[in-house]
Amino acid sequence: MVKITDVARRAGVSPSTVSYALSGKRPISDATRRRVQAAVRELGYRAGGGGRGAAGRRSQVLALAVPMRSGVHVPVVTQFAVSVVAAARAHDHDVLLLTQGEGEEGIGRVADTGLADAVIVMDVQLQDTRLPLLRSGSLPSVLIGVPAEPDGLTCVDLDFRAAGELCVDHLARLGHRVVALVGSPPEVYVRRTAFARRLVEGFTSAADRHRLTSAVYPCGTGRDAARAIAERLVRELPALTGVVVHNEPLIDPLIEAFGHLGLRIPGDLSLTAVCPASVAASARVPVTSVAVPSAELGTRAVHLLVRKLAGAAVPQSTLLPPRLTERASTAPRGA
Amino acid sequence: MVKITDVARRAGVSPSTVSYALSGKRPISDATRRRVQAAVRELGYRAGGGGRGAAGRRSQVLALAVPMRSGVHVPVVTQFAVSVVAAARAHDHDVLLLTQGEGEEGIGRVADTGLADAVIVMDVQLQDTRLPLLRSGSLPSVLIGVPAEPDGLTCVDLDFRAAGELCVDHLARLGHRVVALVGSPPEVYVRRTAFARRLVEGFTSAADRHRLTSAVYPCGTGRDAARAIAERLVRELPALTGVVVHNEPLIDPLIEAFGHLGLRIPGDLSLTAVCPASVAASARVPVTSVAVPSAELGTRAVHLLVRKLAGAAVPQSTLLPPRLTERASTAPRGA
DNA sequence: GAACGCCGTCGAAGCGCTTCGACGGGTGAA
DNA sequence: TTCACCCGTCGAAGCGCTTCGACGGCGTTC
Repeated sequence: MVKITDVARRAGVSPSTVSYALSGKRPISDATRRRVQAAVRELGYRAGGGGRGAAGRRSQVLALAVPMRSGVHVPVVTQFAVSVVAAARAHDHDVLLLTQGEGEEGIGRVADTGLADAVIVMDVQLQDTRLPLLRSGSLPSVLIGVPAEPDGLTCVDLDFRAAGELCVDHLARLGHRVVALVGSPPEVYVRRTAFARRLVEGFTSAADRHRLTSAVYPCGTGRDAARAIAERLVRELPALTGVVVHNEPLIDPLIEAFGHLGLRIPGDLSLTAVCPASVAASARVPVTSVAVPSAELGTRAVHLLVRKLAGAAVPQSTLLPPRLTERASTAPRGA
Repeated sequence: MVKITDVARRAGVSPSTVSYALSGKRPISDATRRRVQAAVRELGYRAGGGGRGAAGRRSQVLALAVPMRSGVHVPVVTQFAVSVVAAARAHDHDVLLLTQGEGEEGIGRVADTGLADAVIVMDVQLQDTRLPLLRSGSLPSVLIGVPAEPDGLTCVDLDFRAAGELCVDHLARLGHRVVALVGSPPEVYVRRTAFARRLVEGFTSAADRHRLTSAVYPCGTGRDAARAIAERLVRELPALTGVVVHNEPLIDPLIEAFGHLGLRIPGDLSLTAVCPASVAASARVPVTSVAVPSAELGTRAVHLLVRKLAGAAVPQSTLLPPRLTERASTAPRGA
């Protein structure tokens, strides 16, 4: 490992001069700066590691807490993580990966040891056990997802409530009068995962506003679950013509299951989903959808965190407005 | 952040005594140790962070380099990453996430700055640009995947060659005489990704050994690609009765495509896959498969790395033997 | 032409931790 | 009873880096 004293010797200056030349925190003559930079290049020096941390400086590391709970869609989470890493790198930070029970213990550890400068927290529940820790302020944080009480926190998310409303608005505008929400697996609601609950709220309130008949069905994943829920929908809501799906891996099997029941999409049934655009576009019937912009959320989260670290004030909640993209799965009722 | 001097004051001893009491590197009286431990508990002290690194000690961080190239199956990679984090935590380490172009730059950065003590490298190509860096020994490493020249490296992987053979052996034993391999997307082979190439080798050599007619078809993902490849197989290999699939997201669409062509599985066609057990089991026809044990690979990789860090000698290559699980997709020819 | 001030650089201190050498007191051996 | 030794503890030094205060030399200014 090349150290700052090596560079200093090579450039014929003192270590402190090297430090200043690189950080720009004090004026350094052009000539000297150039010599320092040359030495850095020749030796392949990179600051950081040990001394930096010891000197009370930042570690330039962001922690990313991803619980990886059951029922969450892996590709969405992964995409998010990847975009966080990319954004962090663009701000000269690295990313430390925290998972599982780590969710809580990990945040504490990071806060206590100063391993990371800040943390991004994913998969937030309405009442999240990690909130007290985060609110204590010992570690700057940004949450993906908005808990019930966001005071004193920084949150960013898709506006899932508006997303739910948007889907229903779209269906209502097409003349559908009976709509159902096929949601995430039951455990997700039991955990009170924020985004899932908010989507239900939006769905329900928009349906009420439009005076539609509506119902909500949490649902597991897989072909069997899809078949079961499809049959149940047909049985319990014979007049059903509009469906909103909030369950990525279920979209395709569900379309298939409706097909087996003789229901054509969008002829008999209009389908709307809240999911990543790629999933919606590659379904067996391309699905009209509200995109979940995981990549953008990741980027935003990092930006917010970096600004917080710089001491800037940031908004408490950033809710991205949902955007609906029409595809082949929706049509006017009776068309 | 509570520091070691806080603990020392609280316990009425010197900082060095605290350090020794916690590390056990020198004998400390029972009474003192107990007082130190009490102080640690009361104050919530955790060593690490700044000073540790500065004092030339290890950072207790492992880097994980996941290129996230196109054509790799995201859930497999993610599962792997999760198991690495869990295993690392069990050894009191944290995990730093490196992605993308980071693959190369990131490893260099980690090596130069001492950000992490070691690195686990995924998605290894036969000729990987990262190898020289790793062989230089500046940073202990373990590769997931075995490059063409594994000398001087530590590698762990499923024995994909044997996996390919095992699938063919199984089909041959069932009496199939014409077999095809539906592989990963073309770009994976172009990149010379080690595991994909090895599987092809195994497939081909076993087919030759059994004197079977065989062919290899790289294939993209999605329903359209599945349909196209199915039609092509039927056209080019009319006598085909055995198929090996090495392409997770294609398995289900492929089964469906064969169905559309009037080919029943396993009646007309026997299907074998190399994929995670969960994928094989939840396909629309449960598929006889050789499991890709991502979780175990992650755990193994961490174990190896930890032993390397401890100065122990570790084997150059660890190849996990493939295990084939019979499910509903294979049957004797003409049964 | 002398005093002032500023620019560019350096030395030293200090961050939190580990580790080496030393030291004091108790114990066992002679 | 004395000496030697060892056990348990401490102080100091040092890891690589940043930062503060200081200092020397130059250009200004009256």
